[in-house]
Parts: sequence; structure tokens; C-alpha cells
Amino acid sequence: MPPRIAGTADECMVEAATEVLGGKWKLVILRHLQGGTRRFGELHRVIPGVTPRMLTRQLRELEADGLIRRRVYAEVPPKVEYSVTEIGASLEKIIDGLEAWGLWYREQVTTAP
Amino acid sequence: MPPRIAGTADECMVEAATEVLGGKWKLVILRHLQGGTRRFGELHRVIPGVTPRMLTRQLRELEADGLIRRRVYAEVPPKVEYSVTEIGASLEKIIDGLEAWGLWYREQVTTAP
DNA sequence: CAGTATCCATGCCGATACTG
DNA sequence: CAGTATCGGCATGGATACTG
Repeated sequence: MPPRIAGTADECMVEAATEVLGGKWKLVILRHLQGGTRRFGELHRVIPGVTPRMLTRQLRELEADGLIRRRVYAEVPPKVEYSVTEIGASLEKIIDGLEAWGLWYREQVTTAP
Repeated sequence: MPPRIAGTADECMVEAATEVLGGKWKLVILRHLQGGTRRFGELHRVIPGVTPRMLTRQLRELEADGLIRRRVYAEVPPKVEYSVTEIGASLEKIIDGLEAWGLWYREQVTTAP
């Protein structure tokens, strides 16, 4: 599957990053997958507010962009596991940084006058 | 001016970050302002593809969220300068990381089969 | 369990033209 | 120079119901 991003001719590489990470739930999904392999239902349960439809869409895009891997087990009941690829794993530090910043930012704007 | 984000009751702080940084041009703007104070026209010239309307909107939101400062000089012709606040400056490392990752990612997806 | 299908709303964002 | 005004498209994402 070819990655969705292939021909953006910008010089600013933050755009490449935001294009891949731009979905509403993508960073949250990635964050949970950093903790290890998760099943569809686990993700659905642990991410409050996401609908199956959106979860599926975002997972498929992350897969198309090479950030996560999808493994289907031919069982009944069905079982599908998601995990980060090497590329997805390479985002761990950045996501950690974003989360830490988000926490700090919340403190700033809530405590400061 | 109160920050737009004040009552998101999530436990996942990446959401706080994405809400503040979620605009299409915000990270690019921030990236350029990390280099120092810039005027509206400078930003407009250095960010390809952005319309005055969008640039204004994103700048105002960044200002409302406390990431940048807007200084108006009572001169003619008009002169407005934008610069990062301390909060905005605190994102420098993260934005650098995103840019580096974007560059690396592009290499991965273009060179790998 | 792990999704699809369908419909629908919002709002994000672009293009263009105009102004203090 | 640094914006506003107005119009409008279309992607993003939500709600609900259904299925292999």
C-alpha cells in the first residue's frame, strides 16, 4: 500500500508531519499503541468519544501511512490486533513531548490570571 | 483575552496540544516566529499558499491561546509585529522534533520500496 | 468482535474583492 | 501595510443502524 503522502513540494517539513498526524484521533491512537499491541475493541473502549466508524478510518489511514500494522486472525469470533511499526514507534518521544507540553500548558492557562 | 481551551475534560493531554496546534498553518507560523519577531507581511511572504484571511485567523487564535504576542505600532503605514510568548517558545523543541521527523519520514517513504 | 452503510451537520479553508 | 467582507465548496467528522 503506497503511503498517502508522496508529492508535497513544500520546504517546511512540519507540514509533512501534520498531514500524517492530522486526524482528530491519530495521536491518541498512536499514544495508546505505544504501550503495546491493542485490539480494536480495546482501543474503542480506552478512547472515549470515538465512534467505530472514525476509529476504523483513522486506523486505516495510519496503516496506509506506514505508522501502524494491522494483523487479522482467522478466528471466530474475529480478532484484529494493531501495533506500531518502526516508523510509528519513532514518534514516541515526540508524542511524549506533546503530552507533557499539553499538561504543562493546561497548568499555565488555568492557574495564571 | 481568555484562552479558548479551558474545559476539556479528557485525560489524554495530547488532545489539549492538538486543539491548540490544530490549525493548518499554526505550526508553520510558530516555526517561523521561533526565528524571531516577524511582521504580517513577512509571514505572508514566507509562508507559501496562505491567504491573508487564513493568516489573520490563525494568528488571532494563536494569540487567544497565549502562544504568540501581537504588537501594533501606531504608525503610517501600519506596522504589526508578531512574536512568540514564553508559552509559544516552549514549543520550540517539539516543533524541531516534528520537523526532523517529517524529514526523516519523507526519506523512509520515498526511498523504501 | 470488528467492523460497514447511510445520512447529515459543521466548519475549515480557499478565492476574490475591497479598505483604513 | 495589514488586514476585512462575502461567498461558497468540500472534507472532516458525528449519529444511527446494520452485518459477516
